[in-house]
Amino acid sequence: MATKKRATGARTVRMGPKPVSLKQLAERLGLSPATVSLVINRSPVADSIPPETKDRILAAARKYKYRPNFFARSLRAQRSFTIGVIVPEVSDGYSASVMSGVEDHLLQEGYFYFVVSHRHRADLIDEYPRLFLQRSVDGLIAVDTPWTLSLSVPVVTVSGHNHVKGVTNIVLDHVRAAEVALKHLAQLGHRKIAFIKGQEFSSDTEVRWTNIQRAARQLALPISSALISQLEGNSSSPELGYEATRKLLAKHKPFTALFAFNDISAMGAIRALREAKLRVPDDVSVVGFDDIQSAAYQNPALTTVRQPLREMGRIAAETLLRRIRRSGSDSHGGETTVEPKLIIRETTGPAPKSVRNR
Amino acid sequence: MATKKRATGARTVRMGPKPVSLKQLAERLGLSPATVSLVINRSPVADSIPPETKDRILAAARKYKYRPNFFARSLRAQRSFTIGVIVPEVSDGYSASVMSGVEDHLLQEGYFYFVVSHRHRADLIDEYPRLFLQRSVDGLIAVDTPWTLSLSVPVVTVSGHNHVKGVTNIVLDHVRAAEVALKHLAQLGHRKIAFIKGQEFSSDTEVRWTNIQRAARQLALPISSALISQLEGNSSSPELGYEATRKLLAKHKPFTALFAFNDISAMGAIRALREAKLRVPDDVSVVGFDDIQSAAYQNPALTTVRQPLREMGRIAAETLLRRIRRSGSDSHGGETTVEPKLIIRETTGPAPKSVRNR
DNA sequence: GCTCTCTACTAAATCGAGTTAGTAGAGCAT
DNA sequence: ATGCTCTACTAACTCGATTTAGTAGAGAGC
Repeated sequence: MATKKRATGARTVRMGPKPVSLKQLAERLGLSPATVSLVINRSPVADSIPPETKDRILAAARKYKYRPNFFARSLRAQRSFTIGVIVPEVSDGYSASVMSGVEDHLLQEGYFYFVVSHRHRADLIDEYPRLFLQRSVDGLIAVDTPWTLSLSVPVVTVSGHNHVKGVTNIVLDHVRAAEVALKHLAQLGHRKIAFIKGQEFSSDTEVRWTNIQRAARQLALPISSALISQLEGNSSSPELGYEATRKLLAKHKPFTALFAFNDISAMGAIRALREAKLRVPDDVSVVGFDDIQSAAYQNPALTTVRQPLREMGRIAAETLLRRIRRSGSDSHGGETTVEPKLIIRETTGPAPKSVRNR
Repeated sequence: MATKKRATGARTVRMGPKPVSLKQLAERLGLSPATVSLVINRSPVADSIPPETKDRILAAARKYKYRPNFFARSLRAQRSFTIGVIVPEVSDGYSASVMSGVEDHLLQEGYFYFVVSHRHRADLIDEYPRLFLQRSVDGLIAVDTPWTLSLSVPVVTVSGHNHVKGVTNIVLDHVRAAEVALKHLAQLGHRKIAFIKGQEFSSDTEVRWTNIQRAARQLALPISSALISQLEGNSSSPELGYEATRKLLAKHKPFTALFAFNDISAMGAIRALREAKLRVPDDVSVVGFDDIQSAAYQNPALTTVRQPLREMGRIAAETLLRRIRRSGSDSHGGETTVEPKLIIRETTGPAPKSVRNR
């Protein structure tokens, strides 16, 4: 079956290293660079140039594959058609999903983007925006990153919660998110619910927690301080959720449900529960957050609060470009909210009658 | 507990929109731009300039926070200190891990990078390299993307297997990868092994399969064509592995082990097996590939062949920068190989005595 | 014939930095 | 006084594209 062994040097297309400049093009045409530029850019000043000359120019441009030099153009126009994206870590699912949405819109509009990940190092969170500015980005998007800087270009955050001048935040409706998750657990009869909060530095941690408390109050669910744990450490591995859950279990205070900060930590949590001989969802129900791709393929499949991450990325990109375009009168702060959705799968079930929490 | 409510407008640092140009700096100093440029760039021509003048210039540069305009500099130097990275999809774990390694090295060396994802659309695979060239990238890295173009700048692929002039491939040692996985299964007594091949377009599919066949021959393991399935479709969701496994099961030809193309598809496969009332690993052992982060947190935890993806990204970046730096005498093709590692977890076990495959 | 108005262009400046070929002036020798 | 050599700079061009203020020449009007 291995007929077409190895495609050694398949369709090798040499892409010539000879870009034609505007001046050279003009020379070949016997015209000045000015004229050629005017025609190619469809400037209104070129109205008086007869169609046959225009055609001649356009034809030559095509023939010699003329491509304006990007730096020359950007230097002149003071626009780079490039934006900067700063994320905690490219390889975590959250950032990557948002980036995917950002990319969709950006490339379609002729923009490119730089990515950097700060890995929660404060010095990098400080330095990267400066580097972006040095690279003359037209704007920037900060994903899940604490943001306090007011820059000379528009900034849009995804899940940023500070109100800073010139910064637009794209956020989840956290009120609703907490509501749907807790209501679901309450309806299943859970009263002893444990929580894993996010790391201090995660920009959603505080709002999420505030709203969980609010929702719990409204649903008359008690929150026991002994049942609160927190993710610790810089990585985004399930390990953190595992550790947090072990700490929770070590307190020997029974609970029938666990609301994790995100899906990754929920995975770690489930492992810790299993090791403690607790069945999910028979003994403990688990709710995650985000709905990353593999959530549906956990065993059991994870019940979780879906954040439309890709859409949030797309909205961030749209918002940013809109602001870049009408820059001048800009200075927009403000916030756009998107809706979460509870995805019920297999990790939640009725609260057990007798709690067998060790 | 919610004392520090919301950090409204925390440390709002205005970053002024007033970059100083070389000319302005020179003016303030009462010198010509040429002199200032010479000194700042430590040109040998500036040797004759007395230390006190140099200090004066350097001090002023610091004082006014002089930052050379990136476009002007790139225009002149014909170097952008930017490279392009093309991946199938930013949000899949494979690409993201590689990018993470790429980023490590690149930023450290003062380079930035653009990312684009082609999502397996042939037109984009064709178009993006051109766009990168228009943006004057100094080189580019193609991740898991079929590559046939020989460009005017250095290209490095990760998991590319075509031999193209001017393109360096960073690849896994697939001989060894197939060997360790199959040897492991053979030692556990498995003889009826099913396989899920990758999609046609995935650049590893062919090599991986060729080497699996080779290793099977060496270990005297039979490969039944009825036990070969293939991923189909563009997404990188576990769904594809699920479908492939269902097709396998539909043939009613018993097997005791399954070697999936990657971890994502292994997750889908496990779900399909469970639905068919087959226990993993009691009835069927499953081996994945890649060792993405969540592999260790599956239930049961996934046995898999680890690819050092992040390291491959780092090597790709290092190789690319090395080639960019000594460009001229370049034209390097060639290949760098990295070693896989079998990570034995819970999805593999001894082959069952009696096969209860439906 | 003279002015005026178009048409169809172009010269030259600009964006900001880097570089090469010089030059003004000091100091020294002859 | 003339030439020569340094020192300490600078003028002016270049990288490519864009833009503004013009201009040469044709034709119209009086």
